[in-house]
Order: sequence, then C-alpha cells, then structure tokens
Amino acid sequence: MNFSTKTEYGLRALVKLDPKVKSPVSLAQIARSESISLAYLERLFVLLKKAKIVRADLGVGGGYYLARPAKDISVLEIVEVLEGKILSYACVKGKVCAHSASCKVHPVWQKLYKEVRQTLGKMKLINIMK
Amino acid sequence: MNFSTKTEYGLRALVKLDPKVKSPVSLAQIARSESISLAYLERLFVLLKKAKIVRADLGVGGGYYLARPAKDISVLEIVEVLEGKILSYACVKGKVCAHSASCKVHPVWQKLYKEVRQTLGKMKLINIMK
DNA sequence: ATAAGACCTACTAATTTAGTAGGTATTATA
DNA sequence: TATAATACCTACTAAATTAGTAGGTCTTAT
Repeated sequence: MNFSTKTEYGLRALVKLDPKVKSPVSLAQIARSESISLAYLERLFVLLKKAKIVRADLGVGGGYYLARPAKDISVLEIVEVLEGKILSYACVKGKVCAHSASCKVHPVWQKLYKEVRQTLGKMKLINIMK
Repeated sequence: MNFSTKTEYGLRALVKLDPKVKSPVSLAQIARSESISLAYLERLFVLLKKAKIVRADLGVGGGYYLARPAKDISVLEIVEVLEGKILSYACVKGKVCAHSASCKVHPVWQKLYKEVRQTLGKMKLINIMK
C-alpha cells in the first residue's frame, strides 16, 4: 500500500500554485523547482483540470491556477484524481465477495476505507500551501 | 493506493485457520475453498512463518496453525509482512525530502501513516475469525 | 510404500508505473 | 509580425511490480 509518484508529484506541484485565484504559475517553473519531468507533470495536470481542481491560461504569461479557493479543495479529491480510486476492492465497495457468501475480511477494508477517506477529506489544500 | 492480492489472499487464508493453536489446516484445503493458487499461497505462508505469525507441521495431517493466540495478532502485522512497509515515502519516515528544505506535503503523509497504522493495529485476527 | 503435506528455486506473463519524444495551438510582447 | 513561452495532445518505451506457473525435495502419518 503506497501512493504512486503521481500523487506525490501532483501534491508537491499544487502547493506551488498561487493561493490567489487567477494568478497563473507555469509548469516549467514547477518542474524546475521540484525536479519533476515537465512532460510528466503536464499529464498529471490534464487530470487535475478535468477534475476541475485547476484551470489554465494559454500562451506567454499563462499557466495553471486553482479553480476554486484552496480551502475548498481536499487532499482526498487530489489523491482520487491522480491515484484512481483508493482501496478499490470488491469487498470495499460493499459487494459480497465472489469467493464466499460472507467475506469475513470485508469489515477490515470497509473500516479502513472510511477512515482514510475521512482523514484525507478533512485535509484542505489551504492547510499545506503555507 | 491499493493493497495487492497478497494481502487479500493472505488475510482470507488466515481466517480459515483454526483459532485453536496447534490444530493444523493444510494450504491445499484453503486454496480449494478460496480459489487461490496453491503455489502462490505457499509463498505467502513462507513470509507469514518467517514473521512468526504461523507455524507449520510437515507430513500427512500437517498444515499451518497460528503461532500465537489470534487476539495477539494484528491485521497491521499481517499487512506489513505481506505488503511490505506501507506508505514508505522519504516524507513519511521523517526524513526531510531531498527536493526541498522543508516539504509541505510531509505532514499529510505523516498523519495518514499514523492513522492507518493505528486503525490496522487495533484490528486483531480474532475479531475477524468468527 | 504411499500420499499428503510443507518447503524450495527458477522462470514467465501480465499489469502498472514512470518517463520520453515529438509534435500543435494559443497568446503576450518585443 | 516574428518569437518564445505556454498549455495541450498522442504515441511510444523502459522499468518495476505483481501474479502466477513449473517442477521439484524433504518429512511424516497411515
């Protein structure tokens, strides 16, 4: 159980954005300061944009900025966008497992899933930006 | 962030053991009832044995049994044995990240790591065996 | 003697993750 | 109006991990 670098890179990059809305920061700048491949970062930001976490301005002086106030963006959202659904087991999703009528392990994943989501949901981007 | 099937299989197999100590259950039996490849299960149990979670009897009538009472075996132990260290980032381990003097994302992983370990640590095998 | 079991090693297949390469479209500004 | 900086797009490749297979040896109850 580990997060991939997608999440790590993504979070590290997002905190480099301007907390002020509409104040674009270029990915080239972030890639440099965080030593992350620009091409890779670009792809992560496509996902973040689709998820309406960030917006972008094209052209010179352009870049990415937050689509919403940082206090309204949770780490959970970011993680789920970049990482995919966390703990995505049949068990976790509430389905009865295929292999046995009533899977005893089910409650373990259920509880963990709930707690992790709660914890990450409470963490807002604003809290780690400054 | 997902657990591999190692953990899923391992847990599902462990709850099939006899809660009584020294009452061996064969892996062939578990493999059958849980539709898990026997050869794969065997390798998982080598790890569990090394970690002193289970013991084994050889020969006919042999099999695996818990090395300790099920109330003294936490899901955390099992997960860490089968999955490797969870959330094993430089950040998480308390080291300062290489890429910046003080990583702002650090506290996110720290807190999550602590909570996940706490949650899984409190869950004991006995609670899911019956 | 036999069969059921753990135990061991090496290989392979599949999937995911990470990264690269080579572009196009848009836009501020010199 | 040319240029350079930016997002945006697609396809490919490399590396690592995960999952599974194959083919055995050693031990022991019956």
